[in-house]
Amino acid sequence: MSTPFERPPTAQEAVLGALRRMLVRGELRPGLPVRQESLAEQLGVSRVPLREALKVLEGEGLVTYLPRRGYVVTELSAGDLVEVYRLRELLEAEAIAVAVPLLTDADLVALEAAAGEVEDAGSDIEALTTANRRFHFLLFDAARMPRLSRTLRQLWDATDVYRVVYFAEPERRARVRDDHAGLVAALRRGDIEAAVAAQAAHRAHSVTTVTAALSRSAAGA
Amino acid sequence: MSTPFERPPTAQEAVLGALRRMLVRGELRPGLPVRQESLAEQLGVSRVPLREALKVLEGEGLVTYLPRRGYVVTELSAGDLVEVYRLRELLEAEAIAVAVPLLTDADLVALEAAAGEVEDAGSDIEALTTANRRFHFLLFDAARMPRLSRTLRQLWDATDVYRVVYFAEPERRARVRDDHAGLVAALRRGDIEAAVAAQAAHRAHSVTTVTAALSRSAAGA
DNA sequence: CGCGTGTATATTGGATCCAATCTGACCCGG
DNA sequence: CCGGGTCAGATTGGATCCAATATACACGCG
Repeated sequence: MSTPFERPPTAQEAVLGALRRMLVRGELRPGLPVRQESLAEQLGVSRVPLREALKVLEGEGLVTYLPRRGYVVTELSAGDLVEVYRLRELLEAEAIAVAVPLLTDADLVALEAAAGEVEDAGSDIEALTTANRRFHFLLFDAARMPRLSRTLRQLWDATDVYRVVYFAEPERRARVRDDHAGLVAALRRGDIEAAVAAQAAHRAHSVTTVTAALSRSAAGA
Repeated sequence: MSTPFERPPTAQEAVLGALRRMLVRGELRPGLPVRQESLAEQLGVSRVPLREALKVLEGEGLVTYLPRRGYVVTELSAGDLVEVYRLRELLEAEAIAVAVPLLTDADLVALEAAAGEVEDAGSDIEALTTANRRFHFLLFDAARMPRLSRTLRQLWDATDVYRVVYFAEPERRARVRDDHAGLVAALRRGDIEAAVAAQAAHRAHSVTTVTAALSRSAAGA
């Protein structure tokens, strides 16, 4: 109803989305080389659009390119994860600080609607992550700093793999909702400090749980 | 003598470098569409490696991609410039704060050598910008935060176009050398605050002069 | 028995070719 | 005179094909 047709018009974009999903689902496992021929066949396209999509992922650090040797799925260590979250901390604080004074009533309504979508998503992880993302970037984009939004998007993309782990637990989903409600309340009051703090707490919680999950799975290996 | 052969082994990388130079030199002017056929012919390659290089530039925001319509050279406004510098401010401060305690003697020697290269570059703008970049990233990389380095690299790439303007004036080149010397001194003392401040002053000076140059040229149009 | 070498195979990089779509001009009707 | 529609050229997107390089394995030599 909202967007009747939003299908990727080009194969490279479709492939890009497919690759992201495969990364999140672990179908493309870190450390393994990307075999272009078989992967392209599996996706029903030729290698050309696949390679263009891989170049985008390379820019985000999700895959590593070695000339004449191809692409390898990047292995993200716990350290990398911590690093990304630290960068997010710095940049999201900036985005929120700039955005809050600029927020219109329409923005706030949209944010509440987005928060509602997160609630409605229930336990559908796919819907949950996209709704969550929409909520946060509605806020970040309100800062009207396109380059900042772009950079944050790259950082979020780089850790999408882990975000799924996070949402798997029902208790965390509940917490996310509370956090969102608190954040919106702070935004309504125009309270920058509280908003930044809310986002920080939200993020900190996710980094600790995800890191824990990661080290647990690493211990198993 | 240092690197006997560092030529890009693949055409896409060569093209990427060529495109960056063309952007810096203004041969690819903002707002204009990128005609793949003629540009590829001009570079002596086919459109395939060209398109891969363009995807990289798209990730950095230097070109904008419109499906089925191709790539357009992004127009950077003064606002965009300010935004990039603000992001650099946040991220470079972090990089320096983390790097300073980790600096080894070897790092410091390398930094001084790099600073020397900047001096030796004289008025060769090309050599100057690359040496300047090497100097700063030697420091940033010392923080051992690869994702942060990557992000900073993207931000620097995005404004390379303007950096050239900056270095055109001899007085500014002199100032750069002084700034570098001051920065190295602070690093030697392990004085994080002073180092961050030095970098900030360095950057602030460049953003003001470049913005001025930009508005002057905009006034002419 | 270990190691370097040579060759066969797998895989990537790039060029060319074709299909799909966009742009712009021209024409026609209102 | 203006707006919509149609058709030709231009341009992009993607598939296929070929060349160049890397990898793996077998072989022969020390």
